[in-house]
Amino acid sequence: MRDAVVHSGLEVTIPFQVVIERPKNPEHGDYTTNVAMRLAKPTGQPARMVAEAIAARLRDAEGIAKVDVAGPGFLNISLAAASLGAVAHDIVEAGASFGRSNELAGQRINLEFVSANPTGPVHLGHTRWAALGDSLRRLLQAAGAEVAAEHYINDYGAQMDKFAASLLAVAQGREVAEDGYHGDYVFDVAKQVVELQPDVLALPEAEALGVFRSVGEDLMVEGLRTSLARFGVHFDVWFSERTLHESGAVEAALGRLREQGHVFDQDGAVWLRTTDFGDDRDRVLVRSNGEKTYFAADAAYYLDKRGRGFNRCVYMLGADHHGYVGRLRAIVACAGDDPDQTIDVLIGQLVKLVRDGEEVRLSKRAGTLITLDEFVDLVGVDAGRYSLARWSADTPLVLDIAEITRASSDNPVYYVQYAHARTCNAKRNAADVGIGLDVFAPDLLTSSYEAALLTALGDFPRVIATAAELRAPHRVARYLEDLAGTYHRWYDNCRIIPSGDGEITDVNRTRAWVNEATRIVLANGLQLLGVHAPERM
RNA sequence: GCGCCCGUAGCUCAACGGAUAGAGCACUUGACUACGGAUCAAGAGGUUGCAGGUUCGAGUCCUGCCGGGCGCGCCA
Repeated sequence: MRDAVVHSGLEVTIPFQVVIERPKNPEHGDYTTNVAMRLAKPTGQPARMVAEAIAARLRDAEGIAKVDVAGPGFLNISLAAASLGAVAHDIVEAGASFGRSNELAGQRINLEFVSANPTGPVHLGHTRWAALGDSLRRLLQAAGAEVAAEHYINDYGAQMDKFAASLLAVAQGREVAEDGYHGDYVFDVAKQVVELQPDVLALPEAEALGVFRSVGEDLMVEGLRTSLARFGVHFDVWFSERTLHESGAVEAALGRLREQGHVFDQDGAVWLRTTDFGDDRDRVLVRSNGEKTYFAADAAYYLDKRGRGFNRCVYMLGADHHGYVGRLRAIVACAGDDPDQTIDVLIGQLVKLVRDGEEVRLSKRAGTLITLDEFVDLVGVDAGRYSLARWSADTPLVLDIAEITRASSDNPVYYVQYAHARTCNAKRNAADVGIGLDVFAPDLLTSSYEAALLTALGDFPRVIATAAELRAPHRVARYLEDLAGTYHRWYDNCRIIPSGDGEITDVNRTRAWVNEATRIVLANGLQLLGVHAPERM
């Protein structure tokens, strides 16, 4: 393209932004570019004239079948069938690695998500992040980044004390305090603690509380891990807040921030002047009673991540924590980093669950909640992950229980999975009549249905790279739905196996490659979403 | 009051500043002598909340309104 511009006879300086993209409308060719319109002003010529000049050069390029100038000056480029079809061969050769790139090579990304408190089960709000976060982990890796998925455990401070007190109360057959934890799981955990440490109830209250806190936490974290693993979500690191306090990391972080000159004392407390960096008020690091805040631990946690060599930290937070963004950015700035360079804070809008037209309130404290386990019981892992991952995180989501529990063809996940099963079936049938991957003649792929399918298949690496860059896993799901539709239409119009007793030709053999390439892309795409790609349904 | 997010078809939602704003569901009508119809084809459905601005071009960017969600602790 650059070459075409240089040799087009136009006098223009070269540094400019050229956008080449796939047009939405297939009549606009395989690729389209706005370069002529961008150059109209610098060259002082009408966009269409610029376009014509560039088009004249492009038409001579190898593999290009047609170049049209359209509308206000779009250049629409169509590839020759053979060069379009070559992608099928490339995909089959690349197999499971097709779609991977080194777009994000060199980035060491810490991806923190879910981070459910060890005082209750994983609920639906976390579940959205579990599905999106795990997919994002896979996407970032596919785009060439080095990624650690991390789950932070808030196991220090008042909430954990309340949880231990609730366990103790239940174990002693007393009423749980008003502000304690009341879900059924509290009884289960208390019972398990007593089974593991039968003499716990004979201990003095303070010691008993300590046992309930530590054994209870272990059981809760194990529960979180189990629930998430069942959902196909795995973390590389489970990071304990308590260890930051015990190791002196929090103290060290306070010292570092004080050195940087952003710490001050007031009213007996220690503060961080986060307002210097856009926060709407300063924040307390150490309370006047000497206790360090959650915020102080988070500063230490950030420094710990940086110390472990991550050059990018991604936080996935619920909308109810968005007030935390300013603080987080201030921590980063106070530590001497540029927040725009080292952190990404993704805010996910909350999931609202509707049953019989009425909202189901999620309340962890009250114990009336839809948990991840219940969600999986209702809809299964595949439909659950897919239905949470196919929507952009910043859209408030309303899920109708009846709709997701109706695990039928209504759900797009089945549409995509069926397309995959169909490729497998077509492959088996083709093999049965002796059509294998022996002949590849891409110049025979002349149908508009094949062109559409091949174009879509060739888009896959770019879809992954874009989704990773924008931290938007839902783009993969939407792409797969489009691809499945394109495949179904191709399948209906371009037979792999000749009908009746028609002769098998190289067209049929080459279509087997196209079918196989589609199977690979669907499988690779579903893998990125953590959704199973069934061979039969 | 201040801050962040959202407002797109009847419903749930897409759309790196690009061409005629797209899918699914629901609705209407076709294709079952079928490489598994869990599919395909066609139809209907829109002032992208409102008003300005920037741009060759705005659902997208800027400003101001209106409506909804969430947040504004020495809690986590």
